[in-house]
Amino acid sequence: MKQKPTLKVIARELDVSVSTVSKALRDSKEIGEKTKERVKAFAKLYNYRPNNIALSLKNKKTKTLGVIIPEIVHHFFTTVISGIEKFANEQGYNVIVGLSNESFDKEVINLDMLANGSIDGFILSVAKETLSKQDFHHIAETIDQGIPIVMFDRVIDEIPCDKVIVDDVATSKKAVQQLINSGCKKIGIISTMDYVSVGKLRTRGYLEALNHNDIEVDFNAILKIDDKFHAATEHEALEKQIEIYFESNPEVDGIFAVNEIYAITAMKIARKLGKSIPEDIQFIGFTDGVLSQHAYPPLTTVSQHGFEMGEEAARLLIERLEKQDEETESYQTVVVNTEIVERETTK
Amino acid sequence: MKQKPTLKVIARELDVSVSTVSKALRDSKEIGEKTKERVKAFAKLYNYRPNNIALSLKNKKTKTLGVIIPEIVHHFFTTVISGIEKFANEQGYNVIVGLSNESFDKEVINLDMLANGSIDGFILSVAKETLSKQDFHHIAETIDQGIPIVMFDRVIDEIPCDKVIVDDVATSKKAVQQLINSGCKKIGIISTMDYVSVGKLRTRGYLEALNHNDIEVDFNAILKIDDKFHAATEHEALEKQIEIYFESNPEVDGIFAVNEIYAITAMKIARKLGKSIPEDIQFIGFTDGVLSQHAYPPLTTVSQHGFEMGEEAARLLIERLEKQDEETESYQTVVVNTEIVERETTK
DNA sequence: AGTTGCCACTAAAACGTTTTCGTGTTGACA
DNA sequence: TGTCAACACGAAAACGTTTTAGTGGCAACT
Repeated sequence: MKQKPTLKVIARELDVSVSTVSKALRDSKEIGEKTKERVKAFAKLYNYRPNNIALSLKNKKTKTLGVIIPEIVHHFFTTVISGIEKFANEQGYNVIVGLSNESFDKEVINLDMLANGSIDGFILSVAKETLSKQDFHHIAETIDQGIPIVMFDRVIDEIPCDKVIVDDVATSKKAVQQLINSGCKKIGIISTMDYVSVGKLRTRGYLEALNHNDIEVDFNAILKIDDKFHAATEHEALEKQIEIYFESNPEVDGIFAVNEIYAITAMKIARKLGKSIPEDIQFIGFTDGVLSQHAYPPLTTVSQHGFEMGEEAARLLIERLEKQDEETESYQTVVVNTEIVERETTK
Repeated sequence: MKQKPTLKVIARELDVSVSTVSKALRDSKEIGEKTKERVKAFAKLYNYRPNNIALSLKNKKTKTLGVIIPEIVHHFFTTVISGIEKFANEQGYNVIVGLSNESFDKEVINLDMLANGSIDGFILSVAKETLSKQDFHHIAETIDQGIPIVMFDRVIDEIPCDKVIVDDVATSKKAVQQLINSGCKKIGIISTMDYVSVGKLRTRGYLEALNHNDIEVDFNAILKIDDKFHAATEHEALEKQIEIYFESNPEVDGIFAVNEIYAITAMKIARKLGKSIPEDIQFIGFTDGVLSQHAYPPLTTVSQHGFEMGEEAARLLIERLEKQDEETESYQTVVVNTEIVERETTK
């Protein structure tokens, strides 16, 4: 087992001082040519790499980003992570991920564990429980300690920081409009509870589209799923809620769902109820992912461009980190554009 | 902006020495009761937390695990990460993820970036390109430097280290047997190229099942997809290959696919060709994920229990880390059991 | 009174870097 | 010959901890 050499052992071996070695490796002009050669040759031979931890301690920056998301088994979030990773790596940063599992406590713990010097800044999508409790002290405190945070997707208006979002209301409006244009007479929405910011905004877009077309709003056609912070484990409950919904709304011929799972589950129930897609009922989902692509029939969705969102978030964070001392420019919120990818659940 | 206090500022403020503060906080019996009280109160008031980086430097361990996977937008891998995260967090470890994107170079870079003190050990699933090049020097060198590695799923036999796998051949054999039991007369397999260890092993299981039932092997019914290291971007190519396959194998009435995507894509093509599932043709996939659950019809698959694999991998790694000095017990490879979850693509 | 032992605390080293400030040797120049 | 700059290098501090090895004072014991 070859131990990693340190400056100290190189210095001892070459009979020079530690500082000489350090300077030689950084090609300082203080050091003579032959010594530089000697040191570099030795370093290469023994595959010397500076110890990152020591550097972090010295520089007071770790060159790593903390990403905290509600869950990782979720196509949208992984796409975002990919974008973050790519950008971060290009800039020489690492990414450390924390999972909140939609839980307030785990979010607090994660923030806390990493805020002790392990990372330079956070990229965060807020847990549902946090959203519903409206308790944001941990986030505010982190920022107050000088650790920058960038929020994406699920965002908190009251907290001043950089944000990366999608224009949820405009996009939803556009999606519903498309349903209308395709001939739907009675359009329903399957959304989340209002404390989830995006659910609320997408519902607003839905309402705006109806109003804009002078269609009367039927509040029975608005289904707000209460999934107790964790969709994965409660799938039967979800199906049940949707089934009841369809039974009490037999005349809907268009569904706008705020995420893939809701859309696909609704399609399944609709099929079970004997409706054919898209002839009897059309569907548009939000958040384009593998599920939509491979659904039967392939689902028309609005793509949020998660990869791009990740890149943007990483860019915002790293830019802020690198010019920390310069003028503290005010916070930005970048809106990444969306796109409806038409597949076979719309006419 | 409140800066995090250090031992030094607490010491100065309270007019004691740094060591006293450190000991007081760790409740050392060397320190008098009233001093302890004073220090603790002050620390709590200013929300003191020891700086992780300094600790890492001192202890020569970072309490973080490096996880390197081929891609993150993939249900199986994210499930594994969840398992790793859970176990690691319970033991006070953090997880830093690196993406190889199935590329050899990125795998090397990732290993390199993190091996410089940033992490205590690796959990790794090998990139396809690495597998096909058969160049494992980076992995061997990392281990040689004293950094333990645990491999999972895609594993390299030649490298001695802890491993977490699934009994690919036995499981595949079982899956194919099930197809046989359900009345399939001509069973095909859609696999990967042989350099992907799991593809090879699963194909072997398929062959064993046929032999065991005295069914003659038709090598034309074995399709090996060559997806040039990146399935996501080449979906049409995949469809094309499968379509050609079906046309030259019209009589197959059962398909065993080594992953979800292959299975679902094959189902789509089969449907397009007018076959009905499972009446005309049955399907079993490998790697149970959201896609299988929500496919139409819901796909029968073998579940690899990714979460459990992640937990096991983390356990192996952390155990090795914590008893580093004790007897260097030999490497383990744990085989997590699999399970066929029957849905609607089999009779 | 002198020794011993304990108590409560401090000094300093160590982890691996980078960087500031010296410092001794050389050569050139007046 | 004496002065100065340039050169090539070293010592030490600093980042924030923990830990080992003291240290001074006091009480108890002989």
